[in-house]
Amino acid sequence: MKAPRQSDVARVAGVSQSAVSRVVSGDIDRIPQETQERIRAAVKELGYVPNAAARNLRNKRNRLLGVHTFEAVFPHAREDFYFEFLLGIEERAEEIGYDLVLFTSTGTSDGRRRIYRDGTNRLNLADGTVLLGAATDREELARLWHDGYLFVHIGRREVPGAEIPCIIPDYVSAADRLVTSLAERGHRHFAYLRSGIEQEAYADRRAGYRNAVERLDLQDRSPGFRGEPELTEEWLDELASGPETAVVAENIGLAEHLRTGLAARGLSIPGDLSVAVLEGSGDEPGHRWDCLVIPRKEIGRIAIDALVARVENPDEEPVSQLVACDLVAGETVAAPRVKE
Amino acid sequence: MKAPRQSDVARVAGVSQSAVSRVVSGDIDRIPQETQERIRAAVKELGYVPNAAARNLRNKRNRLLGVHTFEAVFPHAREDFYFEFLLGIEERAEEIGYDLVLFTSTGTSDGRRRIYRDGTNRLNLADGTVLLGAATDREELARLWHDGYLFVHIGRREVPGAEIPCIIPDYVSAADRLVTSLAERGHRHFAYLRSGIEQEAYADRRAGYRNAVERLDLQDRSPGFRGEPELTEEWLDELASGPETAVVAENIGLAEHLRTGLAARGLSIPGDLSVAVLEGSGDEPGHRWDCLVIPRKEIGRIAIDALVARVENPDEEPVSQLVACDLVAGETVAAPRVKE
DNA sequence: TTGAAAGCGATACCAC
DNA sequence: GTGGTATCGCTTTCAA
Repeated sequence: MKAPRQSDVARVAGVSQSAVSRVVSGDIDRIPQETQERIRAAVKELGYVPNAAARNLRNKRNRLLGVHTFEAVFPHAREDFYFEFLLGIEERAEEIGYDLVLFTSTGTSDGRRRIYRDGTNRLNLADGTVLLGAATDREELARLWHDGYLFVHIGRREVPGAEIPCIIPDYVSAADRLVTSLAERGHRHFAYLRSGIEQEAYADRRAGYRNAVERLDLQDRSPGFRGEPELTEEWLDELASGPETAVVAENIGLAEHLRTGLAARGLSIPGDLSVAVLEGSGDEPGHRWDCLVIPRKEIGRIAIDALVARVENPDEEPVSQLVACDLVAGETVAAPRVKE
Repeated sequence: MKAPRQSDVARVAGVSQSAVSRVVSGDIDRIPQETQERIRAAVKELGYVPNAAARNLRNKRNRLLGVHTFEAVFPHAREDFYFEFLLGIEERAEEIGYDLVLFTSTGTSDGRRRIYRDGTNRLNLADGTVLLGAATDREELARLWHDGYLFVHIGRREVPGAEIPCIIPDYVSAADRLVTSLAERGHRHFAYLRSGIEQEAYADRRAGYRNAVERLDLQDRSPGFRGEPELTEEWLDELASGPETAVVAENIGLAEHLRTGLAARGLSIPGDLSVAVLEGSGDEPGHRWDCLVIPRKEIGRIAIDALVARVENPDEEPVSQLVACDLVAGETVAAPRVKE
């Protein structure tokens, strides 16, 4: 009842093992029909299936792509952070006939997942790996890169001394376009709501915002624009009486917080103040914010393609790719109200 | 920049390859501290990581468990059919240090996934596999079993001539208990709403229901009880004027349909008729049905444990396991109304 | 204590 | 056309 090998098939078919190998792996150019049939019959009879490990050892390929998340996948999968990425990853992997390994073995007690554990990097089980996660460990990323391991990271990550190939939502352009469209509706005085997170994704949003503000010669005297993350009561008071007509928030939490604060001051969105958000999927529960939408599923697909391109052609340069984000209109932006 | 092997480490450390192997795989009983240090230093210096394929070829083990779903995972993951199972599977795999392979490579154009494709069974990449899916292909299951492949199936599946090891929600007992509790509240005249699905899971519900009805000497003259799946207008009329006080539905869709039909006749749940459902999670959106809850996450965990037990001890008998379902109270069952 | 050597199963080169 | 045979990287037995 144990798995038959090629040599068993060869014996049954009365041919050599190499002949079996050829037929099984499709290299049948110069093997007569008749022999092929005999071999296939023996394969079927014995229920032979190739041993993946041996193949992999020989070929250095496994048609196996890794997915390493720095946190557990499924608990978060429902929220849209991971989910849509995985959808795209799975979909594309299936289309091109690759399997997926979820690296779950390296969980630590604190819920984080590491790549390297006691010197062993399980990732090399796969031909290449897609990395994703909010809590990316930069040291591991650097080490992986220095080891010459094949991977792409979803989301931009800068690591000194390493060129991490990333699939990057184009927040810079999206933020710029969002501000531009606000300006086109007549807004001149802006405020920026900044989260406390210091990460490439936020740096990109800030860069795009700043670009647009400077290019269009707009006004922004907000603490967020100066680099202070607090959404203070004092600033809300300022905002209520100041010249600002539009606010750009880095995320929905911030925007909701703002809404509450404004409501307490008798102000409404977008009647008194227009608000747009640099995050979203376009179908949040609750209010329909004007926001950008990160094409997560598409990014997942692109990540797989980028990876496979390099798996199948190791000479290919590892490069990062920008993916455009759409802007979607919601119900939180209007023309500027003329303040008395 | 290509991956160093043990022989490279050995050369650098000035020892033999076997010594490296021993240290790396933890078999260090009789290797002096000093040698170990030297070897570890060399490992670190070269950035050596063991080659998983070679290890697997040698060990016949990979610390890799497969997950094969007969449909794509992520599109369905949000709905609770797959999701909670995967949560448990991932959680448990992480705890015990196994990785997970998602078999996605075998997708066919119709969206179904096959195990065998042109004679090749990719599953043997993993040490063992958890199979799940509504659209289980029984032929493949049988073949897998005959091939001696190590797997468990979530949900009961009968295949003639094969003893599929399954992790089975105990619908028989749950349905019995549900009817019993209804009877304890005074219901004597029941009706059963049957879906059109013929599958083990439904057979089990029906068996449990029938057991209770017979044991408690209850009345049921419904078409569903006799084996007819239709929920017709005629039967709704019958129900409205008949002696029945309790209805058991196989799934929530059926129950909702019933609610609509009853409402059209001026009847309400549970005022006029009590309704309990043989399906659910206890937190459906919408109405809170009295129902059973399938402990999906726990089943996922148990599946992994059952699989790993056999992976790590191949002499272990493949057996199926029943997992108890809880009943949860909702707002759709009350004491029987006395009909005039 | 250490190392040489025999495989694990499949592939591909190179003779026949 | 076909079949030896070296090889992939690692583990483990057996001898030294």
